[in-house]
Amino acid sequence: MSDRLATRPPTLDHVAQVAGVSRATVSRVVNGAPNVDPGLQDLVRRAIEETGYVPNRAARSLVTRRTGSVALVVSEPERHADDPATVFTDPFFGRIVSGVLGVLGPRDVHPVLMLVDSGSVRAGLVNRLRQDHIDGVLLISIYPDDTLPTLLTAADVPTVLFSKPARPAPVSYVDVAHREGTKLAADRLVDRGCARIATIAGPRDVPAGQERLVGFQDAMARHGRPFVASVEGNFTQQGGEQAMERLLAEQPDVDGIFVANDLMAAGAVAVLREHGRRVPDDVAVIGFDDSAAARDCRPPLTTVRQPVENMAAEMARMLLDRIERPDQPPASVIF
Amino acid sequence: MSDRLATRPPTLDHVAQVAGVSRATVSRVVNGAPNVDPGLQDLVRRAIEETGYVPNRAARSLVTRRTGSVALVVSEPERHADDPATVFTDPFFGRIVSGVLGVLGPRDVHPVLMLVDSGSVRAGLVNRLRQDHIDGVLLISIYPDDTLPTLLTAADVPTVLFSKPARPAPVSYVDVAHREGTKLAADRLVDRGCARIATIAGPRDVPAGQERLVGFQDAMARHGRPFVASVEGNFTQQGGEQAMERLLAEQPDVDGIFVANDLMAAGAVAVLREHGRRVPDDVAVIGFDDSAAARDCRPPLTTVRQPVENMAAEMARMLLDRIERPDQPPASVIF
DNA sequence: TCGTCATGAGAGAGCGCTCTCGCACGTGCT
DNA sequence: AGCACGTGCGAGAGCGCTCTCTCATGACGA
Repeated sequence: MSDRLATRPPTLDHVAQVAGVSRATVSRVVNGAPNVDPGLQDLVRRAIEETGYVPNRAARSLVTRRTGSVALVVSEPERHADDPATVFTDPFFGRIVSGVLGVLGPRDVHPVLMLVDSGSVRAGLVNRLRQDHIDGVLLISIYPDDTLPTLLTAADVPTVLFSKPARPAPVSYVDVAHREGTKLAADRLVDRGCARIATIAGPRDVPAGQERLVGFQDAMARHGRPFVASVEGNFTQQGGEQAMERLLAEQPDVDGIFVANDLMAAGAVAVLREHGRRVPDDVAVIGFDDSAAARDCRPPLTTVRQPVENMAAEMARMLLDRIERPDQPPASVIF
Repeated sequence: MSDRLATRPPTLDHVAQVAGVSRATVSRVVNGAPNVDPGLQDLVRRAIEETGYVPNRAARSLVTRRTGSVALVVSEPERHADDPATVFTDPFFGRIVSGVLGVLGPRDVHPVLMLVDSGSVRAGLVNRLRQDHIDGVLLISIYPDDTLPTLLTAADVPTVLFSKPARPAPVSYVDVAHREGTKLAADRLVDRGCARIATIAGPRDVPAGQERLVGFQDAMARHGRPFVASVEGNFTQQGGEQAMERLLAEQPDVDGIFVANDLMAAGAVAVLREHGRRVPDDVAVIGFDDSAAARDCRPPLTTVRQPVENMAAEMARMLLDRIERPDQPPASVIF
């Protein structure tokens, strides 16, 4: 093996010459086409091994118009340039990555990481994806009113969302069974003997917020408590603090709270403490997400666990499937 | 704009025809080559706008042998198939991603995410990178005895490591100034008035472990305490627990401990509590990393902060630079 | 025996781009 | 006037692959 500088890697041609067949035949073997003489197959395979041949992806996707790779797009609301993206710090993100890679890695497809955090990037994304011949998109959108799902489906890019899109769109997604989770929370609060239960909900225009609110209310109703005080937060810690202040003003004797996500729950707990309430002794607080925020608290917050890794894995599987068969109608899997 | 199914995106040819010039000229304009008549440049640019042309990356990299994209490789020790990758859950990872994307995103290069968690993947990686025409690698290796740095440099793949490689290799890396950090920790413990100070070190074969131990010892020596008891851990929480047990057996009256990373510190704190020691009242514990583990504790662990985002950003910049000028000798930046 | 058809393999045309080469033109020198 | 030279552009050859089209071969029924 002379390894002079810039030795070109072996090509289909080399393999063909070594095997004494045509390029087409080698290609057939590589791609597992039927109707190839087993003897020749063997010959070719040996030649491939001998030359150390690896197909050139650029050349392949030039003609097939597919790269065999997908994008993991994280869509954030507009940010100022100075503060860094906060999404990635959330273990949530890591768990998604973990789940996705668990499925993709063994299949030898590696996701391209993209952060969409400004309007211009958002607008250019579709073009970029076409240009890069990205086969599909795993979209993690924490942008309530995101246009990306619509854009992507309009551009006919196979897409799977993490969590249901705010505006209904003909797109696949995975999500948790919010109602199941909220039911668990309601049961827990009631079991604990809480008498005056309230909830800090998420934004009503975000499906997750809406569904967790309604789900919780329903579950409480089934416990014979049709009316549950609720205040609306914006899924941020600060929002949780403000919501908690309002809630305390409205209902000072509250002793059990379901908060629609952990970040708000952390804020709520802080405010409760400021007001001299002990958590969980005086007021029981249950969050939702099982994110880092829950563990930051002392003592750790009770929270509804989401099987994020499994969801992410399923998301990846769904995308692969959609790429395989683009004509299938969008599907959704609920955990 | 007729948008019949599978309308081909515009090519260089189209643009050339619209502009009434040759493909070569359009290519020159796109790539900003000198020696192009300003008038023609204008014409071409207008044609590009009109057609909505976007260069096809596959075609381009087929001839240039570069993709303009880099890989973010996470190298883990061998794992069993059943337990998922734990790296991604660590906020450390998220912070790195955040820093990297901060630099790469604006330059329109998006990293490809790869997890290397088995020998076979490790062995195949170099080939994969060549096949994919990946221009460079950002390597996050938490595998003490990793062969990847050597492999990559041997294959002449531009690489930048996060943290110094265990085996010396001619490769660029970013790292923290362990000695500065450990000095901070030593100062703090002494300032607190701790009299019997010890340290739980990392593995000696990992540079970070070794340097933090030596650095801490040096700093203590400068405080007039040349001998500091130390036990060795393996950078895991469990390892921290075991190390703490040993330390308590050796030196029951310890009242100040520097632990080489936060995970071990968390374990140490737990063991201290089991033994009835109050932290930080009876025993002061200082960790290293500023990872989630530090915040999990109650009260939060004192920890030496690492500017991970900045390090990651610098790492990305270094890689871009190395890709630009491959002949430069490897450099390292210490924070 | 001849024609028909399935089967396996090769020839060759691109995919969209870059880049070298050479041509035409204008400028400055002898 | 003649020659050298630089400058701007187009022609055309690939990059490594896939895929269609064609051809050779052998099996089979009429």
